[in-house]
Amino acid sequence: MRMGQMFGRTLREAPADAETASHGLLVRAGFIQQLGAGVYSLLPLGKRSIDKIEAILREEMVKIGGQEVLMPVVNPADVWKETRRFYEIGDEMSRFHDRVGRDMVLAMTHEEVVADLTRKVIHSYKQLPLLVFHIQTKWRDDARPRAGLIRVREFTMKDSYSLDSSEEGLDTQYRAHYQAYFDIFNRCGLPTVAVLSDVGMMGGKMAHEYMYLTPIGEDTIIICDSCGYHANRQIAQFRKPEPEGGDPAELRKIETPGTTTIEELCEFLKIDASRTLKAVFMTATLVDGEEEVQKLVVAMIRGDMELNETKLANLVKAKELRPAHEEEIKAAGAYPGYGSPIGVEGALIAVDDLVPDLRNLVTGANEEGFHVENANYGRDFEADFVGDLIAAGEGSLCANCDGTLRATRAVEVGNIFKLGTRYTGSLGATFLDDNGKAQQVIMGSYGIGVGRLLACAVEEYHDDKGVIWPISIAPYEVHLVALPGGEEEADRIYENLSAKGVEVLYDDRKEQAGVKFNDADLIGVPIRVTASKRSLKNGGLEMKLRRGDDLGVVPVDDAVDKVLELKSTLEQELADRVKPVEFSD
RNA sequence: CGGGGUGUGGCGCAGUCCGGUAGCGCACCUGCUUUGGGAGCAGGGGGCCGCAGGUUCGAAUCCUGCCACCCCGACCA
Repeated sequence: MRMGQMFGRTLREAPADAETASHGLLVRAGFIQQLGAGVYSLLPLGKRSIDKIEAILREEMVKIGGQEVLMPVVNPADVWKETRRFYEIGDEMSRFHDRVGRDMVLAMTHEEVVADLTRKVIHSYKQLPLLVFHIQTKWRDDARPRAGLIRVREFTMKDSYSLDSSEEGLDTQYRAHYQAYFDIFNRCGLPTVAVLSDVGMMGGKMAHEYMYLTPIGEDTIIICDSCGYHANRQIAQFRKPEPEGGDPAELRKIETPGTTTIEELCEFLKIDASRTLKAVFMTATLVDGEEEVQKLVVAMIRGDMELNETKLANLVKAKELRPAHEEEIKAAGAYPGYGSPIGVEGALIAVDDLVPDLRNLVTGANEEGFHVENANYGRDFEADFVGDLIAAGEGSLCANCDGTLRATRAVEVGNIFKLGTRYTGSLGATFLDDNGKAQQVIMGSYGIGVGRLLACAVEEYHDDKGVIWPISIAPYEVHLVALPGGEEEADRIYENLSAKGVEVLYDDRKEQAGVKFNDADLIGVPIRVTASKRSLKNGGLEMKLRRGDDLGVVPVDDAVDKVLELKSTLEQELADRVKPVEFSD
């Protein structure tokens, strides 16, 4: 590609709203342009890199038996109603009516369509197992898109769906994905860790998320450096401190004006937060048969700990959880800022499993300006649910060893999920087993966000001048710079390299050397070749890797071979990163 | 949805408080010079100042409403 003809341009300055490296650089280098909030166009450079990633995704999916399909983005709502997600999902799913008024949705994912295809196509155990995948646009009307391609509303996703007749089959396909995902990310040069993640309410059995560790990430993952344990914070296990015990003392009401937070309370009473009991008021949506009911949940945790909403939702079997409104709290007889289960009626009480072993805690009196001291579980309050409610955090004790846990930020670039029969059951996707008996097809679903992967790669590979692409996903392999006196030779090497199948971005513009070099650094193509009067005088063409290695001058006659050699070296480096990974759950 | 911020040429910004009909840098076009890390000189093109109302002789500037985009939050009780 001759740069003089290329659609797109580089910018000296990033748009003012680009706050992350990947966002700013992808815009500056001419890979993407924003159309609206969380909606981007890909320019030719961006499209080429995305195509490279998609090619890798296809190869790795086919390698584990995947067959590519393409499912529609616009779906009649019927299938979504059959699985009830039409009603369960909120504003994140966009809906509209077609001309005759039918409910339609923009697909956020494709479990429904896959299950529909399955019920139409699969009838016998002899047809299973199968793996289908597609690379398709998704629309999710995210409340808050941010950071360029890291979090967008319209995006391309590779999603694959395994179809099996047995749990063992699902397990096999799940593990195949577990490895394939590492292979995919490694081929793209992106370091990731797989962490166990929440399976949610939908009957899933196991899920892993593939995390790229970066401070700009929105997820928090918990890592133990001594035993290697890692998990999404939402489900991370940890060991709670040993309670001190002691004998229960008499419950007493104490005046504590202006202490609506644990911090203020501890300051006022000169005690440690671990001596307090914190009430967190949430409103849960519970499913009772066909009915949905809203109920106040009072979660009780030790004052120095943090509630993990996912654990609470799972414990009380809530479909949704949100912070309770003040009126809801008061209606149950509690008082915000001075809350506890004492005297509360009509609410579910959920108590962290550490609390029953704690003695003589300070907690709310449910009256403005008053707390109580010496509160004890069993005597002063009881619970509908007792279970782990605490979020692991920096400094928590590892559940598996003597280590201390570390919290770190990450971006989820992929996930794998054992769905089971959640969707095939709702849609009646069954097959006849070898006894002629109808069984529900067992599904798994597996996703990778293509644009997010690209953005994460830029986060990982850049410097203050621009991107430094891994060759596997670089828009071009060679950036050829022609400077005065080198034009003819540059034309020749451009033809020769192209003839060998090398992808060359040829800067044939009438620009100053500095402009060309800076653009080359910004765009980040891995191999740079320069032809100029000076290089020719020195015996040939200059070669340099974007990441820094200066390879000096290569004789003109050797240039093509040298480029091919460099290319294969760079490719091999990435290929060497692909190796078997032990399955970890 | 809550809070904050920003909308002025392709990009980055000034001008807004204190109303007088739009400016700077980069980019773009033409010419000459220059030619290895974002050149110099000269000339030039491009903006109904987010949109709609209102106030005023006169609005980028004041008032009202709306829209868009960005950031934070939507667990910290």
